[in-house]
Amino acid sequence: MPSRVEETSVQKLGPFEEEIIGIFVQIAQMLSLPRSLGEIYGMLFLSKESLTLDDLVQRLQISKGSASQGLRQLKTIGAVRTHYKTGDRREHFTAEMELRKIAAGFLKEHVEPHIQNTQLRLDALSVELNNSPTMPAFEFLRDRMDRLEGWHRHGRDILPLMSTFLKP
Amino acid sequence: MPSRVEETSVQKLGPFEEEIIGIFVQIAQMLSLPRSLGEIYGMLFLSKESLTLDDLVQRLQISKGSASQGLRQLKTIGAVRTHYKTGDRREHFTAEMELRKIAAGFLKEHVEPHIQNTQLRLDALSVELNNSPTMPAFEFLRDRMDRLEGWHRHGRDILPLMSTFLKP
DNA sequence: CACACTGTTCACATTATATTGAATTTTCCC
DNA sequence: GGGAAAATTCAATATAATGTGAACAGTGTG
Repeated sequence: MPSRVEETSVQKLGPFEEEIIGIFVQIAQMLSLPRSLGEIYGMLFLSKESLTLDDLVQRLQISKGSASQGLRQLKTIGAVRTHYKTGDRREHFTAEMELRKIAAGFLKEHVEPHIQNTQLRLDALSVELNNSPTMPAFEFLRDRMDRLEGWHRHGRDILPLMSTFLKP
Repeated sequence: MPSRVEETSVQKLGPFEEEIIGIFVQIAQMLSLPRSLGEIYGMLFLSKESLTLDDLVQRLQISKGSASQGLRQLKTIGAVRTHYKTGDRREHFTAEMELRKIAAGFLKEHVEPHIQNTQLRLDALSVELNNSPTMPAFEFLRDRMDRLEGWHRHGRDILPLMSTFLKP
């Protein structure tokens, strides 16, 4: 019988695949994300079938650790989906193809936490400042705080709108 | 003539100043910019009067190199303005207070170049791909390229809108 | 034109971030 | 439960970004 190993055949990347993945790496850099995220997402984006962690390790020549951590981040962003195949213990991954979802996940994971943290700091500071109405530059500081709070509020409010501007 | 040195009195930062600058440092981190940019902008934001490079070096305890490079970046983003005072050879800096301008400058400097680069790569790839209509996975790759080009076009088009959403 | 003052540059040091791979944990198949 | 496959963790390492400061260049002043 003909040996059937097509599944594990080490698929080398063609020049087009290489280049498209390169574009995703660049997008990752634009977002200040590790290049491995771009590579992994790009590889999945280019794969008709779902891939396992080990597929990614082999094709991208990255370590298991990188693949594992990269996939986790992509999962929490919502940029990859996981699937289970009967009779296969391994997790299978595919690229999320709705840009809007990815954008929303990115904002939620990488922007929202900063916004919230800033909120806390601003609130605490504002209280403290109002408790020191006699300090030298009170008026001036109060003005700057107000301005900063305005910026923050405004940024916070338009944040959720961001991803809705992307077409369905 | 009386020697006039009051200007160089080493103003220490109060706790409020410290904390507000800390908030700007955090914002810088959110945008993946060097912390020194946050510090410098924050210091200027907190200063009623314009400051010189040397003022910033002294108050923030950073090197002249950092201050010089940081100010340059902030200038190209449009986050600081420069002023000249008669009888003073030094450049004086103040913080730009229009958030919209800063946002527009940031996008222009830190996002647009990536977008343009991606554009070039996509265009070149698309041509190459169309010259190889007989390659194995042509249909599939063509589909993915189309999708990617769609994303890119869309992202590129909403980019300029971003900063307009900030209030005047 | 010599000097002092201002700001820039850039090789190097420092710090932060990402990646690796071996050890560990989890899972589930027998 | 024993054991092997799959995935995760994390200390060590490699890589990249940021900061430093001494040397340099430019500019106005006496």
